[in-house]
Amino acid sequence: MSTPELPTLDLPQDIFLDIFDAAPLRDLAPGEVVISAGGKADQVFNIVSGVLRVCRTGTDGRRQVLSFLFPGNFVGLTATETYFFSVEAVTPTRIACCPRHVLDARLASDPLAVRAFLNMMLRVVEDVLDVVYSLGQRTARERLAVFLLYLRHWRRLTQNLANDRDPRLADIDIPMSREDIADFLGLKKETVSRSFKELETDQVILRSGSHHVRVLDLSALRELAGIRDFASPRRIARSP
Amino acid sequence: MSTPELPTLDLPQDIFLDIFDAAPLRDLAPGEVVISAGGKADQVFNIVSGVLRVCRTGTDGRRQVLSFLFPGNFVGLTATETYFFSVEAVTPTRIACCPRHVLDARLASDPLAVRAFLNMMLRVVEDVLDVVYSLGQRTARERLAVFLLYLRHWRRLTQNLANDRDPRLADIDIPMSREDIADFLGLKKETVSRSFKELETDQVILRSGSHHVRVLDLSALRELAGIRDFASPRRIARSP
DNA sequence: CGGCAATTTGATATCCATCAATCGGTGTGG
DNA sequence: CCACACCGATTGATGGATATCAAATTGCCG
Repeated sequence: MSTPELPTLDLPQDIFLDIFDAAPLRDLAPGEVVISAGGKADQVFNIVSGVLRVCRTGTDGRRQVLSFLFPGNFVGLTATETYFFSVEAVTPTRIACCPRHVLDARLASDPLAVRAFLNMMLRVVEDVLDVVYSLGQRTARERLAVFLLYLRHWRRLTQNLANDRDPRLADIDIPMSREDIADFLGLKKETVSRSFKELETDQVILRSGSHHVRVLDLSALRELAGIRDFASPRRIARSP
Repeated sequence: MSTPELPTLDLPQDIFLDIFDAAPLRDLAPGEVVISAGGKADQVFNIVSGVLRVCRTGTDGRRQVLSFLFPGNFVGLTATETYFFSVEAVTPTRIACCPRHVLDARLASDPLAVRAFLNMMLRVVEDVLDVVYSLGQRTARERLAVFLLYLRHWRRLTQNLANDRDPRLADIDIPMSREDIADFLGLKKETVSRSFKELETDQVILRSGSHHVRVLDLSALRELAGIRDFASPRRIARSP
């Protein structure tokens, strides 16, 4: 289930995900809602293929994309009985669905599974704290640079490319719209467009269609982002 | 230990915190470092009194305060063997110190403790996602409004004031500097100052010294923040 | 090929950052 | 006890990055 054999990237496999082994699948069209804010939290999911977005929307219409979710990701974390966020499909997506009590039972009976679950949660916290740093401190171009490395990281994971220098990693697919990216990065879509253009002008990337870029200068991208590698625990480059 | 009897605010007590019952105490002076980014994660802490800040700092000097920590809060969450953030005292602070393996042992032997720990983690995730929404979508004044409600919330918890209308809650102490607030809200200290002034001009608050405000119009503050209550799971007001 | 939505581009406005004093409290030494 | 110095906070003047408003363009899908 989920991602097969990640050589040195993700050491303790998320064993609790085996609850999805025999789970029914569901196919989602782009824009389709999986979880609705305020809804009852009685199911959890695992992404088989495709991309989801997690959103929080204020009544004045402002929307923050809290996270994008990729194949292998667990969906449905919540402490309470109701969700406080929405989850929607970005691309056509296939998910495995599992009643929440099955997860609860699994966690209640298997200490190792709990351990793995806890570990996953800690990784989630660290990822979100990265986002906090981006939104609080980085400029528009820096945020976009981080975002591109983030997509590259997920492409590497989902396609199981062991080598960071694999030439296929120069090409990055961008499944989501400019607006989705903007709402994730705390910007407006026009600003995202302009930032893309700036990166292209600076010969850091090459655009070919609005959903694909080629990275021309990876080290420049990393320099801009201030990040070495998304897989490493210390993500801020050039540490004191 | 930690916070005594919170009537209806915090239902499942964090029972795993009993590992701190007999733990040695340590007193910190303002600015003193508890955890240093990159250091070995071999201890965990619980705050007895005082306030801490959790920071991530880039080498170019940009600093993001990821969170402030208050009495009863657990300190030291990390999936990896080294910390990727720093923790420093804001005010004189007393903490209980516990070797990490004690926590590990407790979690390994007590499913209920694990449950409580997991629950705490989920609350942390929700809190951080609130911060993400603030940084990504809210204006300076809105962020400050949210921040003041956040301080009010913690004052209510730590002083164990059951009633949200308790008159004592009109007075809010602000233990941290303008720069700390700025780095938490993704602003500059001058902007924080100006935002305070604007709230005062609009008769929402009354300043008396730079570390104390009186809330004159709580509903206006909530309106600005778009938040009803920090204790509730659904925090965005006037939901769809 | 045509039409519509997404994206890009352009012109302008706004909010926040930056730079620069000034103010105000606190502690110290004369 | 008061003068001074220091540091954080406030206030002021200006600049810059991003938002907003408004086309023009691209590209996707029928």
